[in-house]
Amino acid sequence: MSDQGREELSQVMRHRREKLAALRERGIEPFAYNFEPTATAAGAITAFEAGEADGNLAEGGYGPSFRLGGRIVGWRDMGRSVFAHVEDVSGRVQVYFKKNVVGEESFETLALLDLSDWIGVEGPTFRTRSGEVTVHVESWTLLTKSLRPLPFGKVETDAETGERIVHSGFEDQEARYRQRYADLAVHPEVREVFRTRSRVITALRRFLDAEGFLEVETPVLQPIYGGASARPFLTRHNALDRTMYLRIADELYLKRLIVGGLDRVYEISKDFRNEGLSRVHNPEFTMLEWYQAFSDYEDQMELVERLVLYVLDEVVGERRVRVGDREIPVEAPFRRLGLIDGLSEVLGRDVHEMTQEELYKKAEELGIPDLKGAGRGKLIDKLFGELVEPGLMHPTFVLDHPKELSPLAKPHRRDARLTERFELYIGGAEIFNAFSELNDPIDQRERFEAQTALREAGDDEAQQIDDDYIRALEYGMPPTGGVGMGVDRLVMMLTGQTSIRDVILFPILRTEE
RNA sequence: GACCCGGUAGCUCAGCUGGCAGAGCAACUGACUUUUAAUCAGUAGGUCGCGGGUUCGAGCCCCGCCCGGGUCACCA
Repeated sequence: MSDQGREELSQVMRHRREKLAALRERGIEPFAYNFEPTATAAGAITAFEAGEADGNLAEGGYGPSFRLGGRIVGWRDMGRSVFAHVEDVSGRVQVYFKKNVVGEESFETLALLDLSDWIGVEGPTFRTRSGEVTVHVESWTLLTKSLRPLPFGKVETDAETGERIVHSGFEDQEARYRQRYADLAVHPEVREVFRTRSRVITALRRFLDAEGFLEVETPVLQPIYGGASARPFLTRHNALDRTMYLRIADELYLKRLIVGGLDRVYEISKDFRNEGLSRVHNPEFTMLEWYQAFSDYEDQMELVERLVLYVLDEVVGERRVRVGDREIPVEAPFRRLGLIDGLSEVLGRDVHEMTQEELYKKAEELGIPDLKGAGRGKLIDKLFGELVEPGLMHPTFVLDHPKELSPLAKPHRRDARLTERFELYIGGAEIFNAFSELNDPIDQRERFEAQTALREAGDDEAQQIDDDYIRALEYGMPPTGGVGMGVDRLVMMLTGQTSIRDVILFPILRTEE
């Protein structure tokens, strides 16, 4: 956005600069230093209504006086009076300026105000003829002059239903993401999504803290990345003259802490995966991981159930989530479905008894792309993703994944081909992933070596050998259950958003120009 | 990365078979002391995403590029 020279400014912005100059000529500072409100917009309305209900209004129907600060979001000039709406963090309230109340000079100066300016007003509350609680302004002060108009739509409240009707507005998705400040400023419902996001994170912390977990911080810049199968972002440390990676997961560091005797730890972290963007993928995303000594994945399923219900109770107030226009009830215990069992049922054959060639053929028949080089585990995973996953709307634990897909998970105690692992799907999306953590250092080294073989075969998402992590396991990690959770995806579910970009304040976009 | 759709005034959009660049809201001037999508009268506002090409003439047709959205792929 170029901003050099008045010639390039739009007409609208030129007018605002002219008003800015006119304000200064009148000795008014257009960018005030501070302001002390005595109430919020919603608080003033509530206080008036309480006084009204108690029969406590002064003569003329006036309630208590307040000083309010907010942004001008509506303006109706009636000649010798003006009605405006001022919006603060709590909502909007109507304010009423009358020439013979605020005084002639002050009233004339109102002409230099615009939509999106920040002002402070002071005066008693009253109810207008048409019934709206309003601040009868006795004095006002400019807090900040806005030089660029916000893209307000016209907003009408349906008198009967109370529904908010938007007549036109700020709809351009690109502009809304790039200028999230403007998106937030004109869309109260967007502000609400991010308030909910904050409440979700607070609830997650409160739950885990109460369970005796310790919140920790582990490195974002890592010399070896691990804990997940994904391509990393690379960066460079100049003084050490070496490549560093932005973390793709916290897993291996958190389990080192379990070795060290911090027996319940969690971290809420930004992780980075160098992958494509989609409705459910942002390269920079928020993950919650926790690890609990002496527990296995069965224990973790129980903990996850309690956590999900806790967050729903605390944040949403009802045990259901919205996906698109579907309402999905969430009640414990969640369904448990063996990955192999689920797939065998759909295929009408025991998957264990199918050869790799048969699995490959089946996948090909279904038109599943990009199969070349896929091993048995990957084929099973793809088939499951195609045939079973889309139907998992109600909360479902998918259990016991093939060993080669889970290099950090413990072998299943009853079936060596599988691991003790679960993924929790809600609304067709994977939100949790957990295992009984592999703590046999010899097995772990072999699994890493198998990953190295995959890497050499061209799989650039295969995991790296982390010798220091093996060393930690050699000291002894107690039996441990661990869980990873996609915070953004959980927030999507709880706010009914269909794109991850709508729950991330500043999602990744290509750079402008 | 592939395909589909889109980019026109500050915002939301229209623009026919290629023939003077349009509307609503916002802005500006004026009227109006209980309005609330205020109303009424008038005015101004454009790099039609960018660069080439075809044509007497391009917002519109052709080629290339940029940006976004969607779908797919990749991706626990």
